[in-house]
This record gives sequence, C-alpha cells and structure tokens, in this order.
Amino acid sequence: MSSERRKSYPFDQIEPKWQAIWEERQLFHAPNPGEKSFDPAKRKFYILDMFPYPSGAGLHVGHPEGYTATDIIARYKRMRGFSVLHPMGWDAFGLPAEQYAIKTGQHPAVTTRENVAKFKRQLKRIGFSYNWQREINTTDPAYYKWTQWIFLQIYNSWFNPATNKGEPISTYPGENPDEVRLAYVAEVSVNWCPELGTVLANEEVVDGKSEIGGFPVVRRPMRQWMLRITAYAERLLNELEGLDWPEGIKLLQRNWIGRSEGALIKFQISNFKSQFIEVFTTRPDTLYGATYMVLAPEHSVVDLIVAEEQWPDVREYRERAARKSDLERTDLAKDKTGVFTGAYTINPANNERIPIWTADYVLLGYGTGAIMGVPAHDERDLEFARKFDLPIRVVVQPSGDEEPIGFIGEGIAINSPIIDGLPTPEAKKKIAHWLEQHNAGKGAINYKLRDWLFSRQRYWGEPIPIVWRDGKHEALSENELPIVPPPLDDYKPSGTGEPPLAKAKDWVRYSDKALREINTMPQWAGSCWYYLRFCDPRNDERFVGGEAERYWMSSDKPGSVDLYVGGTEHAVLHLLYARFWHKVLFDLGYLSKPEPFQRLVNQGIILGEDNQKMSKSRGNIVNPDDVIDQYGADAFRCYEMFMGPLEQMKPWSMRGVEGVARFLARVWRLFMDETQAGDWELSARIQDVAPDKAQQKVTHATIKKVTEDIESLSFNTAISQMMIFVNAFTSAETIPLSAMRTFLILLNPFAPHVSSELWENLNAKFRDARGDITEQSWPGYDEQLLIEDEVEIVIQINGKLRDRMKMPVVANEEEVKSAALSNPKIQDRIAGRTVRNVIVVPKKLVNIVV
RNA sequence: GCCAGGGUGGCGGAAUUGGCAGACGCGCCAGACUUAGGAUCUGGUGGAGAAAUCCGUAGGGGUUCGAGUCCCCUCCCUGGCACCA
Repeated sequence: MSSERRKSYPFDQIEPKWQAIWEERQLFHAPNPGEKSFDPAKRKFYILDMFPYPSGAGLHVGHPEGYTATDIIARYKRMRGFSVLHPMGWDAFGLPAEQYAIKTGQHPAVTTRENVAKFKRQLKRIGFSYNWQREINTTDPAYYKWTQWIFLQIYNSWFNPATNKGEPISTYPGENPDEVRLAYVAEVSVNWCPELGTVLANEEVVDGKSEIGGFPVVRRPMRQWMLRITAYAERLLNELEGLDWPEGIKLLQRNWIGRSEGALIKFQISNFKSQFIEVFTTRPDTLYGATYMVLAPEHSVVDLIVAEEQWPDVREYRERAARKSDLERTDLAKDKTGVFTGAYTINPANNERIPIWTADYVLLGYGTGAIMGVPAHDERDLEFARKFDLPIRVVVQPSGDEEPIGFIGEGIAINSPIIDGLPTPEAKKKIAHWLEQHNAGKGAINYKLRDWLFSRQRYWGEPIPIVWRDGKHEALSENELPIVPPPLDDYKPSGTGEPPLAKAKDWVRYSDKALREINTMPQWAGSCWYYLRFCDPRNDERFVGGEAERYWMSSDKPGSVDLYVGGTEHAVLHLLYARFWHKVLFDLGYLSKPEPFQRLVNQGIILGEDNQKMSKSRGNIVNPDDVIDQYGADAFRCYEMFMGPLEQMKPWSMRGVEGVARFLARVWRLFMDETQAGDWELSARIQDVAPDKAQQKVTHATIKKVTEDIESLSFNTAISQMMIFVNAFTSAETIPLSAMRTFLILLNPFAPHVSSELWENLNAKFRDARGDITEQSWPGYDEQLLIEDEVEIVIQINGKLRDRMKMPVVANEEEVKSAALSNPKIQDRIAGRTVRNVIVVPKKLVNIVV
C-alpha cells in the first residue's frame, strides 16, 4: 500500500497556484471612490463576516461555514457586475492573550501577531476572495485611535429627548452636562470576578459564573464608566422593524430591551413628611390591592427608614443577600425571603398605612428597585404574602369563573372606588390620570435594558482617553490619540480591583495635577464599528472618509451592510452595542443610514461526527487543515455548504466530505483525461458543437436553480443541481463547449480553484478569447428552454396514485380528463362505480372521486 | 415556567400556491474493469409482502377530492430568557 493515497485530481497543485494568482493580480480588490480603478457605474454590495477573535487554537470548521457562504455570494455578485466589499479583520483584544502574558510575560501584542498570522494563513488556504488590502486589527493603534475617538464623541454627547436624538453636549441647556453625557461615571454594583480580577458586563455572566472560564462572580460596588444605551432603548426597539433579520433574533433583542408600559407611583413614607418612594408597576389598576411594599435589599432608602428595633434583622438580611451570587439568588427563588423594616408607607389611593419590607425578590436594577405588593394579582407577591401572612385583597374580577386570588389577567376593577367597574385597560388609563392629577405618580415606560458597563480592569484593551483632575474627568483632545498602553513587566491584576495599568506609575501621571484613567474598554468596543473602518481602513484623518462612507454604506433601506453573516452567540450583545454606536454616530452626522446591518443571517453550529458539540475534551474537533490536506480546499468549501441549510445545526461527516470530493473529481474527469504517462490533458470529447435539446435543458435548469439558490442562500440544493448536471454529461460522447463554459461559471463561487484551472485549460485549446473565469458575467437562462413538450400526469382515484400518463403540455382540461377516464387500468378500477367528481390540476394530475 | 425554532429512510438532507414523499449525497447490495481495490464505472436501494397490494413525514384528532405542508391537542429535541413588578 502506498504511503500516500493518489489524489483523485491534482488539487494540491492547482489550489496554491490560483491563490497565488489571485493575490498577485489583486483580483478581488474593491476600489474606493477616487481610486483609479473605481467605476462609478457599478453598484456596491457590502457583504460582511463577523470577524474572528484569533485564538491560539486556530480556525475550526465552524468559522469557515459562514465565511464560505459569504465568499460564494461575493464571487457571485462580482460576476453579476457589483463592486463587492468583502473584508476580513481581527477582533484581537481580549482575555486569552492577556492571560498568556500573565503566565509567560510575553507581550500580548506578540501573541496576537502570531495568532493572526496563523488564522490568516488558514483562511488563505481555503481560497476566500477577501479584500485583503482592507485587513484591520482592533489592536492596531492606527485602528483603536478611532475607537478612542468614537468614545470621545459619545462622551461629548447627550441624548435630547425633545429631538429624540444624540446631540453634541454643547446643545445641552442644563447646568451640569456631566449628568447627561452618553458616557458617564457611576458608582455601581458590578459583577466582580476575583479569579479574572475584573468586572464583567451582565451579559458576560452566565448562571452566576464568568462566561469566560466559568469562575464565580460576586456583586461589589465600584466606580465605573457607563454608556447610556438606555437613552436609545426606544429607537433600538422600534428601528428593528425595517431590518431583514431572522424574526427570532429580533425577538431576542426586543426581549433584551424589555419595554413595558405602566406607571410610576409615589408612596409617602409614614413619619417622613417629604420622603417618597417611587415604585414602577405595569398594573396601576391594582393599586387598591397593594397591601405592602418591598424594597430591594440594596435600596438606599432602606438605611433611612429602618426602625431601630429592626436594624439587626435588616442588616443581617442585607449581608446575606449581598453574599449570594446571582445564581443563588435566582436558584433559591422557589422560597421567598425578606424582613420587615419596621417602617410604613401610605397608599396614595386610599391613604392606607402599609408595611415596608425588604426582600431579594425585588431587584435593585429594574424599575425603581421598589414594588408595591399586590398579592391577589401577582404570583410572586402572592407567594410572599402567604409566607409572611400579609393581607390579600382582590381588586380585579375575572370575567370567567376563575379564582380571583392569584388572577393576573385582565378583568373588571372592584374594591377600587376611583375605577370600580372599569375593564383593566381603561382602569389603567384612568388611575394613571388620577395619579398625575394628585401629583402621586404618572404613566411611565420602563426597560429591562440597563446602561452598558464600559470599564474593564484589564491590560489588553483600548485605554479610555480620559484624565482625572481634582476628582473630575476630562476628555483628552483628539490630537493626543491614540492613547497607547505602556509596556509592563507584570500584567497581573492586583486583585483589589485596581487595573494593571495602575502599575505604570509614570504613564498614569499625565501631568502634575492630572492622572490618566486606568480602566480599559471591553472587547466589544472594537467590534462596534469595524464594519465602518473597512470602508476606508487606511484613512488617518477620519474614522471613515465621507465619500467612502457614502459609497459603501448607502442603501435604499435603513441598514447599510447588505448582508452580515455570523453566529447566534452575538444575537444580543454585539449587535445591540454596534447598533447603539452606529445611531450615535448617525445622529452626530457622520453616517448615511441609521442602522448598520440590513440583512442578517446566522449560520448554524457544526457538531462533531458524534453529534455532540465540538470540544477538546470530547476529542471530536475537526481541523480544516487536515481536511484540506486530504481532499483540497474546494472539497472543503463544497462540503461545508452541502451539509445542509446554512442556518441549521448539523453534524460533520468525513464520509460526506469524501462524497463531495468525488463529485469534484468527476467534474475534473469530465474535462480531463489521464495519459499513459499519468498526466492530465483536456478531453477530446469536449467540442465546440451545439448542445442537443436535453443538454440545453439541463444546462438552463441548472443556471436557474443555482442562481435562485445562491440568492436564497440554499447552497446545498445548488450543489445537488450541479451534481445532476455532471451526471447528465458524464456518459455523453461529445460534450458541448458552451455548456461546459456555463457550468464552470456556476461552479466557480463554490469551487473557485478547480473551475479556474479547467477554464484555463479550455482557453488553451479553444481560441474564443474569453479571458479569466473571474472576469465572466453570470449566465442567464431561457425559461422557454425549460418547458416540456410533454408532461407526465398522475392519475389518482380517491387521492391514491393509480397510474401515470404522458400528455402534451398544451392539452386542455377536457382532454386530460377523458384520457384519464379511458385509461385501461383506471377503467378496470372504476368499472361498476359512479364517478362523482373529477379534479384536474393542469400539467400535474387528475383525481377521480368515486 | 415563558418565548422562539425544530422532529421526514440506516445517515446528512430534498419537496412554489395543499397536488407523484424521499431530489442530491453518504452508507449498503449486486455487477463490470482489475494482480489488487478503501480507485473508477453501471444498476439497485423507505418498510412489509412471492405477488396483487398494503403501510409510511414524532403521536392523536380535524378540514379537504387530495395534507410532510393548513387547524386543534399531546410528546420529544435545540436555543434564548428566567422573581423584569
């Protein structure tokens, strides 16, 4: 047995050959307006992949799934005459490189450079047609200079509710602009991860553990930079509408934003004349049913109101709640806990005195951190009231015969003098109006979305371009950017919450009186705007040039990027943050369109051969390099697409790769014969002759199917059709050149190397001077050629298939009907029975009902 | 618990508006070529049955001349959210 299996076609030679040609000729370069080769007549198409974090492990087969899909579309669109922006870059700030630096002392930039080189080599091997001259890296100072610049724009802006827009802070009429900036500092309870030595965004905490590493996370108050994304909540919600995103993803974002309509109600505290506690409720109509109030344990008013004798209990309870991680707090949710504060508040509707409790089922971060307890009409309140023996008062009458206690639906208000007899929606409106009149509250909208915690206690991230002077923050000026982090000997966080940058004492001392901000930005910062930088990646005057932005980001829809492909794991965070930054920049007049991504597609996860998620521990990871070594990049690409629908989760199969590799080998042998000496030469069967009718038909059917399937991203069925095409020609004695030319163009986006090579071989023999395959335009099809003269018509009796017959397409209903009824098999079956009805579906079937 | 998306041969998956279920590929079976075959080519392949035929799209019910497709109920899988007041 030979040591290496013979390749079924010489992909190991032709793939590097064509990759070198593409690079040398810069074939996929997408010129910007102003460049020599720019053609203003061409329409743009911006197709974007979610750029990867270049990890040390290298590419896995999941990455190229989406990348192959976009590459097919990019190549297709070029042949359709579009100028295609199809860039790639590196989201290279992040924890792993920093962790590695802590272990080895190697600067993260070195690790990053190595990993990027590895990723790039792997991607190039697959033959993607990226605009490599637009490559960007978020850790490049020339890039993050502009990330920092955008931060300054955000810092120097506020959201004007009157215009519903972000505006320069100079337009703010109030006294203290620091209160309204879109980037601000707050003392907030954060998710502190001692193991990582950093705080994490809520989104980075999963089940009370860090998303990265799975380390425990605890609550801790810290001074942090926040971005006021909540100001944009309404627009982030409403403007989803115009986007061509999967409904599921839109829903995920809607739920994350979590808009709810209700009222803020002011409760006066007994014995504290001018102290009020505001609660948010979606059911102001149940105000008369409020028999107690609950404050979140962390609520600041608790300190103020607790009665002397209740202090020990309250203190103990608060400490216990603080120690609980989010996981425990929600996990123990089955059993409600809480303590009475000893204080009372007045229900504004009936002036009743009701007790104030504190309990951790009320969250500080949602609404006002305080609720009115309406046990009769809220499950949680009911559970709490039953446990602590608090009164339950029914104020909503269900319309049916449901039990009123615990009824949370809409009904008729009762025991509520102001709104008695009103159905819930009207009752809500009336009571909100009443509250407003009596200065006791107002209608309000609340969001689940919270402001974005933007500080990280890390080294390997963008420094925040701020200095502190006399305890106040100041923006650094634009011309000081980029702020480059200083080199360190030791990248370890101190563990006290002090970021690693604190160790660079000289760097921190900005001047005699001013110190630098030592927090860095989260990893999302760089990916919030990278799609903009791709439009004009080398511009050192502006984050993106105006002309380039207007060309590439233009659209007749609200979103700019025509197609964005990536994993669902970014459905909420990345996509929401990027939309937020985009809207701020749009409001400030820097961008053409209010939304970044018009059409979004999520590729499904690829599982291991064992149908399990790929992981090191399971040992089921497939390395693209191994697949390419054995079967070639074209087979790899085609298999990734042939597996099944792009958006579906599906298992890898090496047998499947083999099958697709066999298909490409069959394509090769359709064109090429092997000589005695073992060389390949163009088959003599290929001749410049007209295709026969059947060949014509399958060719046009293939053009139609492949075209439509690429447009709808159904790559698997496009490949099926090309297989059918090849099967139809393999045994033909003469193979018409024109059909083969057409086929190679169709195949090119999927298998660019082998199709280029075969095209070149055709050009060498047939002097029809056609140029390179990449210069070809996409073929059209003739619908006329697809029409059959005869169709097979199915004959059913009572819906069951009984026979088939050939009929001319032109046959009318009457002819088809009588042909079916006179069919001998059918005659046998219906003999002696009455034909009740005959249904004729033109060109398809006849159903005889007896 | 709530929300979303799924469930079709031994496997991955096809199937405009309801109209021949299982395209294409894998696997399997048989044959050809061959010193050889884990190469290549040809044919077959949902299940049961000798056959006529019958049964088949998670399960049950319904609408219809006709249901994988539409409606109702149940079960299972995947993803998300999870005391959001």
